[in-house]
Amino acid sequence: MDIPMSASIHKCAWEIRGDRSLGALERLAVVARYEAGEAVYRCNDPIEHWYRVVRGAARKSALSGDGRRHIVDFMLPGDFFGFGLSRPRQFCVEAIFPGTLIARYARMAVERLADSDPVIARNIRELAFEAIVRLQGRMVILSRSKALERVSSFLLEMADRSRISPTHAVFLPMSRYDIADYLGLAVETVSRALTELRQRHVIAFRSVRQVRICDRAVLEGLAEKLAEQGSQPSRQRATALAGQGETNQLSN
Amino acid sequence: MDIPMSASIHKCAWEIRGDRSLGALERLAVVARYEAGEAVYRCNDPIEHWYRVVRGAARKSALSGDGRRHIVDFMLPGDFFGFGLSRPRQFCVEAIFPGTLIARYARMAVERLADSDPVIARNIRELAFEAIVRLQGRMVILSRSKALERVSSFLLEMADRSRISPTHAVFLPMSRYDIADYLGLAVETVSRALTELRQRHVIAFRSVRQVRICDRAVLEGLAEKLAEQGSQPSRQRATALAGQGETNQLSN
DNA sequence: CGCGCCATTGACAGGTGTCAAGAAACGTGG
DNA sequence: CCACGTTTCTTGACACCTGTCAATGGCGCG
Repeated sequence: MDIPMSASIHKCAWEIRGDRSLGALERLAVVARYEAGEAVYRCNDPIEHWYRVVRGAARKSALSGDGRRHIVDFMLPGDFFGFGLSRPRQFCVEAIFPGTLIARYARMAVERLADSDPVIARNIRELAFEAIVRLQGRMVILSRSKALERVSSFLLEMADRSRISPTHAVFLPMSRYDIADYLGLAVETVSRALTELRQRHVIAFRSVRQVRICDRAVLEGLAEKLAEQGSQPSRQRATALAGQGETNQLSN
Repeated sequence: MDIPMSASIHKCAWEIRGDRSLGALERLAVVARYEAGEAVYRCNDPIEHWYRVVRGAARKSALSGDGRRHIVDFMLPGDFFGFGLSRPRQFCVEAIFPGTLIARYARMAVERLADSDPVIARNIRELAFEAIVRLQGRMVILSRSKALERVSSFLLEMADRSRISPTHAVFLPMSRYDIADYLGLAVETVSRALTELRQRHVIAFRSVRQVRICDRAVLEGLAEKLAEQGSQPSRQRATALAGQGETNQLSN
Protein backbone atom coordinates (compact mmCIF):
# COMPACT_ATOMS: atom_id res chain seq x y z
CA MET A 1 0.00 0.00 0.00
CA ASP A 2 2.86 2.39 0.68
CA ILE A 3 4.31 4.05 -2.35
CA PRO A 4 7.39 6.26 -2.41
CA MET A 5 6.27 9.80 -3.03
CA SER A 6 6.36 10.75 -6.66
CA ALA A 7 8.34 13.82 -7.58
CA SER A 8 5.36 15.43 -9.23
CA ILE A 9 3.14 15.21 -6.18
CA HIS A 10 5.65 16.60 -3.76
CA LYS A 11 6.65 19.34 -6.10
CA CYS A 12 3.11 20.44 -6.72
CA ALA A 13 2.34 20.43 -3.03
CA TRP A 14 5.08 22.78 -2.05
CA GLU A 15 4.97 25.03 -5.01
CA ILE A 16 1.63 26.23 -3.79
CA ARG A 17 3.35 27.89 -0.90
CA GLY A 18 6.29 28.86 -3.07
CA ASP A 19 8.43 27.33 -0.40
CA ARG A 20 11.39 25.47 -1.79
CA SER A 21 13.25 25.18 1.45
CA LEU A 22 11.17 22.30 2.72
CA GLY A 23 12.12 20.06 -0.14
CA ALA A 24 14.48 18.24 2.19
CA LEU A 25 11.53 17.35 4.37
CA GLU A 26 9.56 16.08 1.41
CA ARG A 27 12.26 13.54 0.72
CA LEU A 28 11.14 11.79 3.91
CA ALA A 29 7.57 11.44 2.68
CA VAL A 30 5.95 8.07 2.13
CA VAL A 31 2.48 8.14 0.64
CA ALA A 32 -0.22 5.65 1.58
CA ARG A 33 -3.72 5.20 0.22
CA TYR A 34 -6.79 4.97 2.44
CA GLU A 35 -10.37 4.07 1.73
CA ALA A 36 -13.27 5.98 3.25
CA GLY A 37 -13.51 5.23 6.95
CA GLU A 38 -10.05 3.74 7.18
CA ALA A 39 -8.02 4.93 10.18
CA VAL A 40 -4.75 6.79 9.67
CA TYR A 41 -4.02 6.59 13.37
CA ARG A 42 -6.00 5.85 16.47
CA CYS A 43 -6.41 7.30 19.90
CA ASN A 44 -3.58 6.36 22.30
CA ASP A 45 -1.24 5.41 19.48
CA PRO A 46 2.32 6.61 20.05
CA ILE A 47 3.38 9.49 17.84
CA GLU A 48 5.74 8.02 15.28
CA HIS A 49 4.80 10.00 12.18
CA TRP A 50 3.62 13.39 11.07
CA TYR A 51 1.24 13.51 8.14
CA ARG A 52 0.02 15.58 5.24
CA VAL A 53 -3.04 15.10 3.06
CA VAL A 54 -2.07 14.77 -0.59
CA ARG A 55 -5.50 14.02 -2.05
CA GLY A 56 -8.95 13.44 -0.62
CA ALA A 57 -9.92 14.38 2.93
CA ALA A 58 -9.81 13.13 6.51
CA ARG A 59 -11.41 13.89 9.84
CA LYS A 60 -9.90 14.09 13.31
CA SER A 61 -12.33 13.03 15.98
CA ALA A 62 -12.83 12.00 19.58
CA LEU A 63 -15.56 10.08 21.32
CA SER A 64 -17.20 11.25 24.52
CA GLY A 65 -18.05 8.98 27.36
CA ASP A 66 -21.70 9.06 26.38
CA GLY A 67 -20.92 7.87 22.88
CA ARG A 68 -21.18 11.24 21.17
CA ARG A 69 -18.57 11.90 18.52
CA HIS A 70 -16.78 15.19 18.22
CA ILE A 71 -14.91 16.15 15.09
CA VAL A 72 -12.03 18.42 15.97
CA ASP A 73 -10.93 19.19 12.45
CA PHE A 74 -11.23 18.33 8.80
CA MET A 75 -8.01 17.89 6.87
CA LEU A 76 -7.96 18.84 3.21
CA PRO A 77 -5.23 18.49 0.59
CA GLY A 78 -2.11 20.30 1.74
CA ASP A 79 -2.96 20.19 5.42
CA PHE A 80 -0.42 18.85 7.87
CA PHE A 81 -1.63 16.98 10.89
CA GLY A 82 -0.60 14.59 13.62
CA PHE A 83 2.16 16.80 14.97
CA GLY A 84 3.34 16.28 18.49
CA LEU A 85 6.40 15.28 20.42
CA SER A 86 5.88 12.76 23.15
CA ARG A 87 2.41 12.18 24.55
CA PRO A 88 0.20 9.60 22.82
CA ARG A 89 -2.54 10.54 20.39
CA GLN A 90 -5.60 12.17 21.87
CA PHE A 91 -7.68 11.86 18.75
CA CYS A 92 -8.09 9.45 15.90
CA VAL A 93 -7.93 10.33 12.22
CA GLU A 94 -9.89 8.59 9.50
CA ALA A 95 -10.11 9.17 5.79
CA ILE A 96 -13.54 10.34 4.68
CA PHE A 97 -13.01 10.07 0.99
CA PRO A 98 -12.30 6.96 -1.12
CA GLY A 99 -8.78 6.82 -2.43
CA THR A 100 -7.42 9.42 -0.04
CA LEU A 101 -3.65 9.80 -0.31
CA ILE A 102 -1.73 10.76 2.82
CA ALA A 103 2.00 11.36 3.09
CA ARG A 104 3.71 10.47 6.32
CA TYR A 105 7.02 11.64 7.73
CA ALA A 106 8.93 9.74 10.41
CA ARG A 107 8.83 12.00 13.45
CA MET A 108 12.41 11.35 14.52
CA ALA A 109 13.73 12.12 11.08
CA VAL A 110 11.77 15.36 10.89
CA GLU A 111 13.01 16.46 14.27
CA ARG A 112 16.61 15.68 13.32
CA LEU A 113 16.08 17.74 10.21
CA ALA A 114 14.62 20.61 12.20
CA ASP A 115 17.50 20.47 14.66
CA SER A 116 20.03 20.73 11.87
CA ASP A 117 18.23 23.24 9.66
CA PRO A 118 16.90 26.46 11.28
CA VAL A 119 14.87 27.27 8.18
CA ILE A 120 12.92 24.05 8.44
CA ALA A 121 12.52 24.58 12.16
CA ARG A 122 11.14 28.04 11.51
CA ASN A 123 8.73 26.74 8.89
CA ILE A 124 7.43 24.16 11.31
CA ARG A 125 6.98 26.84 13.95
CA GLU A 126 5.08 28.91 11.45
CA LEU A 127 2.80 26.00 10.62
CA ALA A 128 2.15 25.49 14.32
CA PHE A 129 1.32 29.15 14.88
CA GLU A 130 -0.99 29.17 11.89
CA ALA A 131 -2.74 26.14 13.29
CA ILE A 132 -3.18 27.88 16.62
CA VAL A 133 -4.67 30.94 14.95
CA ARG A 134 -7.06 28.79 12.99
CA LEU A 135 -8.10 26.79 16.06
CA GLN A 136 -8.75 29.98 17.99
CA GLY A 137 -10.90 31.25 15.18
CA ARG A 138 -12.88 28.04 15.21
CA MET A 139 -13.29 28.39 18.94
CA VAL A 140 -14.97 31.74 18.47
CA ILE A 141 -17.31 30.17 15.94
CA LEU A 142 -18.21 27.36 18.31
CA SER A 143 -19.00 29.72 21.16
CA ARG A 144 -21.43 31.62 18.94
CA SER A 145 -24.75 30.16 19.82
CA LYS A 146 -26.96 30.24 16.77
CA ALA A 147 -27.00 27.36 14.32
CA LEU A 148 -27.24 29.57 11.23
CA GLU A 149 -24.08 31.39 12.24
CA ARG A 150 -22.16 28.18 12.72
CA VAL A 151 -23.27 26.67 9.43
CA SER A 152 -22.56 29.90 7.57
CA SER A 153 -19.10 30.09 9.11
CA PHE A 154 -18.49 26.49 8.13
CA LEU A 155 -19.45 27.08 4.51
CA LEU A 156 -17.20 30.12 4.31
CA GLU A 157 -14.36 28.17 5.88
CA MET A 158 -14.73 25.38 3.38
CA ALA A 159 -14.94 27.84 0.51
CA ASP A 160 -11.75 29.56 1.65
CA ARG A 161 -9.87 26.35 2.27
CA SER A 162 -10.70 24.73 -1.05
CA ARG A 163 -9.10 27.01 -3.58
CA ILE A 164 -11.65 27.26 -6.33
CA SER A 165 -12.98 29.98 -8.53
CA PRO A 166 -15.58 32.00 -6.64
CA THR A 167 -18.29 31.15 -9.15
CA HIS A 168 -17.60 27.46 -8.91
CA ALA A 169 -19.23 25.14 -6.41
CA VAL A 170 -17.58 24.13 -3.15
CA PHE A 171 -17.29 20.40 -2.70
CA LEU A 172 -18.05 19.07 0.77
CA PRO A 173 -16.31 15.72 1.16
CA MET A 174 -17.94 15.03 4.53
CA SER A 175 -21.43 13.85 5.42
CA ARG A 176 -24.04 15.95 7.20
CA TYR A 177 -23.35 13.89 10.30
CA ASP A 178 -19.70 14.89 10.10
CA ILE A 179 -20.65 18.54 9.75
CA ALA A 180 -22.99 18.24 12.72
CA ASP A 181 -20.34 16.67 14.92
CA TYR A 182 -17.89 19.32 13.74
CA LEU A 183 -20.18 22.20 14.64
CA GLY A 184 -21.63 20.70 17.79
CA LEU A 185 -25.15 20.54 16.36
CA ALA A 186 -27.72 17.88 15.63
CA VAL A 187 -27.83 16.57 12.06
CA GLU A 188 -31.36 17.81 11.70
CA THR A 189 -30.34 21.30 12.72
CA VAL A 190 -27.58 21.36 10.12
CA SER A 191 -30.02 20.18 7.50
CA ARG A 192 -32.57 22.81 8.49
CA ALA A 193 -29.95 25.56 8.40
CA LEU A 194 -28.80 24.53 4.93
CA THR A 195 -32.39 24.41 3.73
CA GLU A 196 -33.04 27.89 5.08
CA LEU A 197 -29.92 29.25 3.36
CA ARG A 198 -31.05 27.61 0.13
CA GLN A 199 -34.57 29.01 0.40
CA ARG A 200 -33.12 32.47 1.01
CA HIS A 201 -31.06 32.00 -2.18
CA VAL A 202 -27.83 32.50 -0.24
CA ILE A 203 -26.54 29.16 -1.46
CA ALA A 204 -27.53 26.62 -4.11
CA PHE A 205 -26.84 22.92 -4.43
CA ARG A 206 -25.35 21.40 -7.57
CA SER A 207 -25.62 18.10 -5.76
CA VAL A 208 -26.01 17.17 -2.12
CA ARG A 209 -22.29 17.65 -1.55
CA GLN A 210 -21.66 20.53 -3.92
CA VAL A 211 -22.61 23.98 -2.73
CA ARG A 212 -22.45 27.18 -4.69
CA ILE A 213 -22.33 30.40 -2.72
CA CYS A 214 -24.73 32.79 -4.41
CA ASP A 215 -24.58 35.70 -1.99
CA ARG A 216 -21.33 35.76 -0.11
CA ALA A 217 -22.09 39.10 1.53
CA VAL A 218 -25.19 37.74 3.22
CA LEU A 219 -23.34 34.61 4.25
CA GLU A 220 -20.60 36.67 5.82
CA GLY A 221 -23.18 38.78 7.58
CA LEU A 222 -24.72 35.66 9.07
CA ALA A 223 -21.32 34.31 10.04
CA GLU A 224 -20.75 37.59 11.89
CA LYS A 225 -17.21 38.46 11.10
CA LEU A 226 -15.17 39.69 13.99
CA ALA A 227 -15.11 43.37 14.68
CA GLU A 228 -11.92 45.14 13.77
CA GLN A 229 -11.53 47.28 16.81
CA GLY A 230 -9.20 47.10 19.74
CA SER A 231 -10.54 46.79 23.23
CA GLN A 232 -13.50 47.35 25.46
CA PRO A 233 -12.52 47.67 29.10
CA SER A 234 -16.02 47.06 30.49
CA ARG A 235 -16.46 44.30 33.00
CA GLN A 236 -13.82 43.93 35.63
CA ARG A 237 -13.46 42.40 39.00
CA ALA A 238 -10.99 40.55 41.14
CA THR A 239 -10.74 39.56 44.74
CA ALA A 240 -7.92 37.73 46.43
CA LEU A 241 -4.39 36.60 45.88
CA ALA A 242 -2.67 36.01 42.54
CA GLY A 243 0.06 33.77 41.24
CA GLN A 244 -0.94 30.57 42.93
CA GLY A 245 0.85 28.30 40.54
CA GLU A 246 2.57 27.91 37.24
CA THR A 247 1.35 26.29 34.12
CA ASN A 248 3.12 26.48 30.81
CA GLN A 249 1.05 27.12 27.78
CA LEU A 250 1.20 29.14 24.67
CA SER A 251 -1.09 30.84 22.26
CA ASN A 252 -1.39 33.76 19.93
CA MET B 1 6.64 50.83 34.38
CA ASP B 2 8.99 48.32 32.79
CA ILE B 3 11.29 46.59 35.15
CA PRO B 4 14.16 44.31 34.18
CA MET B 5 13.21 40.79 35.14
CA SER B 6 14.51 39.83 38.54
CA ALA B 7 16.60 36.71 38.70
CA SER B 8 14.37 35.15 41.28
CA ILE B 9 11.22 35.41 39.21
CA HIS B 10 12.73 34.03 36.08
CA LYS B 11 14.37 31.24 37.93
CA CYS B 12 11.23 30.20 39.70
CA ALA B 13 9.24 30.23 36.51
CA TRP B 14 11.43 27.85 34.65
CA GLU B 15 12.30 25.60 37.51
CA ILE B 16 8.71 24.47 37.51
CA ARG B 17 9.33 22.72 34.25
CA GLY B 18 12.79 21.72 35.34
CA ASP B 19 13.95 23.19 32.08
CA ARG B 20 17.27 24.92 32.37
CA SER B 21 17.94 25.19 28.67
CA LEU B 22 15.60 28.12 28.16
CA GLY B 23 17.50 30.32 30.55
CA ALA B 24 19.01 32.08 27.58
CA LEU B 25 15.52 33.09 26.52
CA GLU B 26 14.70 34.42 29.95
CA ARG B 27 17.55 36.86 29.69
CA LEU B 28 15.48 38.66 27.04
CA ALA B 29 12.55 39.12 29.40
CA VAL B 30 11.28 42.52 30.44
CA VAL B 31 8.49 42.56 32.99
CA ALA B 32 5.70 45.11 33.01
CA ARG B 33 2.88 45.66 35.47
CA TYR B 34 -0.76 45.96 34.40
CA GLU B 35 -3.86 46.96 36.26
CA ALA B 36 -7.14 45.14 35.83
CA GLY B 37 -8.59 45.90 32.40
CA GLU B 38 -5.36 47.29 31.02
CA ALA B 39 -4.49 46.05 27.52
CA VAL B 40 -1.28 44.11 26.92
CA TYR B 41 -1.83 44.31 23.18
CA ARG B 42 -4.72 45.10 20.91
CA CYS B 43 -6.30 43.66 17.83
CA ASN B 44 -4.42 44.50 14.62
CA ASP B 45 -1.24 45.38 16.47
CA PRO B 46 1.89 44.10 14.76
CA ILE B 47 3.55 41.18 16.50
CA GLU B 48 6.67 42.57 18.11
CA HIS B 49 6.76 40.64 21.35
CA TRP B 50 5.94 37.30 22.83
CA TYR B 51 4.68 37.22 26.39
CA ARG B 52 4.45 35.17 29.55
CA VAL B 53 2.33 35.74 32.63
CA VAL B 54 4.45 36.05 35.73
CA ARG B 55 1.75 36.88 38.26
CA GLY B 56 -1.97 37.57 38.06
CA ALA B 57 -4.10 36.64 35.07
CA ALA B 58 -5.15 37.89 31.64
CA ARG B 59 -7.80 37.19 29.05
CA LYS B 60 -7.53 36.95 25.28
CA SER B 61 -10.69 38.08 23.58
CA ALA B 62 -12.33 39.13 20.34
CA LEU B 63 -15.43 41.14 19.60
CA SER B 64 -18.07 40.05 17.15
CA GLY B 65 -19.74 42.38 14.76
CA ASP B 66 -22.87 42.39 16.89
CA GLY B 67 -20.93 43.52 19.95
CA ARG B 68 -20.72 40.17 21.64
CA ARG B 69 -17.42 39.41 23.25
CA HIS B 70 -15.69 36.05 22.96
CA ILE B 71 -12.92 35.04 25.29
CA VAL B 72 -10.57 32.69 23.51
CA ASP B 73 -8.36 31.89 26.46
CA PHE B 74 -7.40 32.74 30.00
CA MET B 75 -3.71 33.10 30.73
CA LEU B 76 -2.47 32.15 34.18
CA PRO B 77 0.99 32.43 35.72
CA GLY B 78 3.51 30.53 33.62
CA ASP B 79 1.47 30.66 30.42
CA PHE B 80 3.08 31.93 27.24
CA PHE B 81 0.97 33.84 24.79
CA GLY B 82 1.11 36.21 21.88
CA PHE B 83 3.19 33.94 19.68
CA GLY B 84 3.13 34.41 15.96
CA LEU B 85 5.40 35.33 13.11
CA SER B 86 4.03 37.86 10.69
CA ARG B 87 0.32 38.53 10.52
CA PRO B 88 -1.12 41.17 12.87
CA ARG B 89 -2.90 40.30 16.10
CA GLN B 90 -6.32 38.74 15.74
CA PHE B 91 -7.22 39.13 19.40
CA CYS B 92 -6.57 41.54 22.19
CA VAL B 93 -5.22 40.66 25.60
CA GLU B 94 -6.11 42.44 28.83
CA ALA B 95 -5.09 41.86 32.41
CA ILE B 96 -7.99 40.77 34.59
CA PHE B 97 -6.24 41.03 37.90
CA PRO B 98 -4.81 44.11 39.61
CA GLY B 99 -1.04 44.18 39.64
CA THR B 100 -0.62 41.54 36.98
CA LEU B 101 3.02 41.06 35.96
CA ILE B 102 3.76 40.05 32.39
CA ALA B 103 7.16 39.35 30.88
CA ARG B 104 7.71 40.20 27.25
CA TYR B 105 10.33 38.94 24.82
CA ALA B 106 11.26 40.76 21.64
CA ARG B 107 10.10 38.52 18.81
CA MET B 108 13.12 39.05 16.61
CA ALA B 109 15.50 38.25 19.41
CA VAL B 110 13.63 35.06 20.28
CA GLU B 111 13.66 33.96 16.68
CA ARG B 112 17.35 34.60 16.36
CA LEU B 113 17.85 32.56 19.49
CA ALA B 114 15.74 29.73 18.11
CA ASP B 115 17.63 29.80 14.83
CA SER B 116 20.94 29.49 16.59
CA ASP B 117 19.94 27.00 19.29
CA PRO B 118 18.08 23.83 18.23
CA VAL B 119 17.20 23.05 21.83
CA ILE B 120 15.35 26.32 22.24
CA ALA B 121 13.70 25.81 18.89
CA ARG B 122 12.53 22.39 19.97
CA ASN B 123 11.18 23.74 23.24
CA ILE B 124 9.20 26.37 21.40
CA ARG B 125 7.82 23.72 19.07
CA GLU B 126 6.83 21.69 22.08
CA LEU B 127 5.02 24.66 23.61
CA ALA B 128 3.19 25.19 20.35
CA PHE B 129 2.12 21.56 20.12
CA GLU B 130 0.96 21.59 23.72
CA ALA B 131 -1.09 24.67 22.97
CA ILE B 132 -2.66 22.95 20.00
CA VAL B 133 -3.58 19.93 22.08
CA ARG B 134 -5.14 22.15 24.72
CA LEU B 135 -7.08 24.16 22.17
CA GLN B 136 -8.43 21.01 20.59
CA GLY B 137 -9.53 19.80 23.98
CA ARG B 138 -11.35 23.06 24.58
CA MET B 139 -12.97 22.74 21.21
CA VAL B 140 -14.49 19.44 22.22
CA ILE B 141 -15.80 21.06 25.39
CA LEU B 142 -17.37 23.91 23.45
CA SER B 143 -19.14 21.59 21.05
CA ARG B 144 -20.75 19.80 23.98
CA SER B 145 -24.13 21.33 24.25
CA LYS B 146 -25.19 21.32 27.88
CA ALA B 147 -24.32 24.19 30.18
CA LEU B 148 -23.58 21.98 33.18
CA GLU B 149 -21.00 20.07 31.17
CA ARG B 150 -19.26 23.23 30.05
CA VAL B 151 -19.16 24.76 33.50
CA SER B 152 -17.96 21.50 35.05
CA SER B 153 -15.21 21.22 32.44
CA PHE B 154 -14.23 24.80 33.14
CA LEU B 155 -13.94 24.22 36.87
CA LEU B 156 -11.83 21.12 36.33
CA GLU B 157 -9.64 23.00 33.87
CA MET B 158 -9.08 25.81 36.33
CA ALA B 159 -8.37 23.34 39.12
CA ASP B 160 -5.81 21.54 37.00
CA ARG B 161 -4.15 24.71 35.77
CA SER B 162 -3.81 26.38 39.15
CA ARG B 163 -1.51 24.05 40.98
CA ILE B 164 -2.97 23.87 44.43
CA SER B 165 -3.54 21.18 46.99
CA PRO B 166 -6.67 19.22 46.09
CA THR B 167 -8.37 20.11 49.35
CA HIS B 168 -7.71 23.80 48.88
CA ALA B 169 -10.02 26.15 47.07
CA VAL B 170 -9.54 27.13 43.43
CA PHE B 171 -9.33 30.85 42.88
CA LEU B 172 -11.17 32.20 39.85
CA PRO B 173 -9.56 35.49 38.87
CA MET B 174 -12.20 36.22 36.23
CA SER B 175 -15.76 37.48 36.57
CA ARG B 176 -18.87 35.47 35.79
CA TYR B 177 -19.21 37.53 32.63
CA ASP B 178 -15.73 36.42 31.58
CA ILE B 179 -16.61 32.80 32.27
CA ALA B 180 -19.80 33.16 30.26
CA ASP B 181 -17.99 34.68 27.28
CA TYR B 182 -15.37 31.96 27.58
CA LEU B 183 -17.90 29.13 27.53
CA GLY B 184 -20.28 30.68 25.04
CA LEU B 185 -23.11 30.91 27.56
CA ALA B 186 -25.19 33.67 29.10
CA VAL B 187 -24.08 34.98 32.48
CA GLU B 188 -27.32 33.84 34.01
CA THR B 189 -26.80 30.32 32.73
CA VAL B 190 -23.32 30.19 34.26
CA SER B 191 -24.70 31.43 37.55
CA ARG B 192 -27.50 28.89 37.50
CA ALA B 193 -25.11 26.05 36.72
CA LEU B 194 -22.83 27.04 39.60
CA THR B 195 -25.80 27.26 41.91
CA GLU B 196 -26.95 23.81 40.90
CA LEU B 197 -23.49 22.36 41.48
CA ARG B 198 -23.43 24.01 44.89
CA GLN B 199 -26.86 22.71 45.82
CA ARG B 200 -25.80 19.23 44.80
CA HIS B 201 -22.77 19.63 47.10
CA VAL B 202 -20.40 19.04 44.21
CA ILE B 203 -18.68 22.35 44.89
CA ALA B 204 -18.67 24.92 47.68
CA PHE B 205 -17.81 28.59 47.74
CA ARG B 206 -15.31 30.06 50.19
CA SER B 207 -16.11 33.35 48.53
CA VAL B 208 -17.65 34.29 45.22
CA ARG B 209 -14.35 33.73 43.45
CA GLN B 210 -13.04 30.85 45.49
CA VAL B 211 -14.42 27.41 44.72
CA ARG B 212 -13.69 24.20 46.54
CA ILE B 213 -14.32 20.99 44.66
CA CYS B 214 -16.10 18.68 47.08
CA ASP B 215 -16.84 15.77 44.77
CA ARG B 216 -14.40 15.63 41.93
CA ALA B 217 -15.75 12.31 40.66
CA VAL B 218 -19.20 13.75 40.10
CA LEU B 219 -17.72 16.82 38.48
CA GLU B 220 -15.71 14.67 36.10
CA GLY B 221 -18.78 12.64 35.34
CA LEU B 222 -20.63 15.80 34.40
CA ALA B 223 -17.72 17.05 32.35
CA GLU B 224 -17.87 13.77 30.42
CA LYS B 225 -14.28 12.89 29.94
CA LEU B 226 -13.37 11.60 26.53
CA ALA B 227 -13.64 7.91 25.91
CA GLU B 228 -10.34 6.07 25.75
CA GLN B 229 -11.03 3.88 22.78
CA GLY B 230 -9.77 3.99 19.24
CA SER B 231 -12.17 4.32 16.39
CA GLN B 232 -15.74 3.80 15.30
CA PRO B 233 -16.05 3.51 11.56
CA SER B 234 -19.78 4.22 11.41
CA ARG B 235 -21.02 6.94 9.12
CA GLN B 236 -19.42 7.30 5.76
CA ARG B 237 -20.26 8.81 2.48
CA ALA B 238 -18.70 10.61 -0.43
CA THR B 239 -19.64 11.56 -3.93
CA ALA B 240 -17.53 13.39 -6.44
CA LEU B 241 -13.99 14.49 -7.10
CA ALA B 242 -11.20 15.03 -4.57
CA GLY B 243 -8.08 17.13 -4.25
CA GLN B 244 -9.47 20.41 -5.51
CA GLY B 245 -6.90 22.62 -3.89
CA GLU B 246 -4.16 22.96 -1.36
CA THR B 247 -4.23 24.57 2.01
CA ASN B 248 -1.44 24.30 4.53
CA GLN B 249 -2.42 23.70 8.06
CA LEU B 250 -1.27 21.65 10.95
CA SER B 251 -2.66 19.99 14.00
CA ASN B 252 -2.22 17.04 16.27
C1' DC C 1 -35.09 -4.72 -7.40
C1' DG C 2 -34.50 -4.29 -2.64
C1' DC C 3 -31.54 -2.95 1.11
C1' DG C 4 -28.85 0.34 3.79
C1' DC C 5 -27.16 4.76 4.54
C1' DC C 6 -27.81 9.50 3.98
C1' DA C 7 -30.62 13.65 3.80
C1' DT C 8 -34.75 16.20 4.64
C1' DT C 9 -38.94 17.55 7.03
C1' DG C 10 -42.41 17.69 10.86
C1' DA C 11 -44.03 17.66 15.83
C1' DC C 12 -42.89 18.37 20.39
C1' DA C 13 -40.54 18.90 24.81
C1' DG C 14 -36.60 20.73 27.22
C1' DG C 15 -32.85 23.87 27.73
C1' DT C 16 -31.00 28.30 27.11
C1' DG C 17 -31.17 33.34 26.03
C1' DT C 18 -33.47 37.39 27.13
C1' DC C 19 -35.72 40.61 30.06
C1' DA C 20 -36.39 42.18 34.69
C1' DA C 21 -35.62 42.62 39.49
C1' DG C 22 -33.32 42.08 43.68
C1' DA C 23 -29.23 40.79 46.65
C1' DA C 24 -24.47 40.94 47.57
C1' DA C 25 -19.76 42.73 47.23
C1' DC C 26 -16.62 46.25 46.33
C1' DG C 27 -14.63 51.10 46.22
C1' DT C 28 -15.04 55.61 47.55
C1' DG C 29 -15.53 59.33 50.36
C1' DG C 30 -17.17 61.28 54.38
C1' DC D 1 -16.18 53.01 60.74
C1' DC D 2 -20.11 53.69 58.11
C1' DA D 3 -22.94 55.35 54.17
C1' DC D 4 -23.43 55.31 49.51
C1' DG D 5 -23.14 54.31 44.48
C1' DT D 6 -21.55 51.12 41.24
C1' DT D 7 -20.69 46.74 39.65
C1' DT D 8 -21.20 41.98 40.08
C1' DC D 9 -23.90 38.05 41.12
C1' DT D 10 -28.14 35.57 41.74
C1' DT D 11 -32.94 34.35 40.93
C1' DG D 12 -37.44 34.33 38.49
C1' DA D 13 -40.64 34.38 34.30
C1' DC D 14 -41.19 33.61 29.57
C1' DA D 15 -40.27 33.04 24.52
C1' DC D 16 -37.38 30.97 21.18
C1' DC D 17 -34.19 27.83 19.52
C1' DT D 18 -32.35 23.41 19.34
C1' DG D 19 -32.30 18.33 20.44
C1' DT D 20 -34.99 14.33 20.24
C1' DC D 21 -38.22 11.21 18.20
C1' DA D 22 -40.48 9.79 14.04
C1' DA D 23 -41.37 9.33 9.23
C1' DT D 24 -40.37 9.99 4.36
C1' DG D 25 -37.59 10.41 0.19
C1' DG D 26 -33.24 9.98 -2.34
C1' DC D 27 -29.05 7.67 -3.68
C1' DG D 28 -25.66 4.11 -4.21
C1' DC D 29 -24.65 -0.68 -4.15
C1' DG D 30 -25.10 -5.50 -4.03
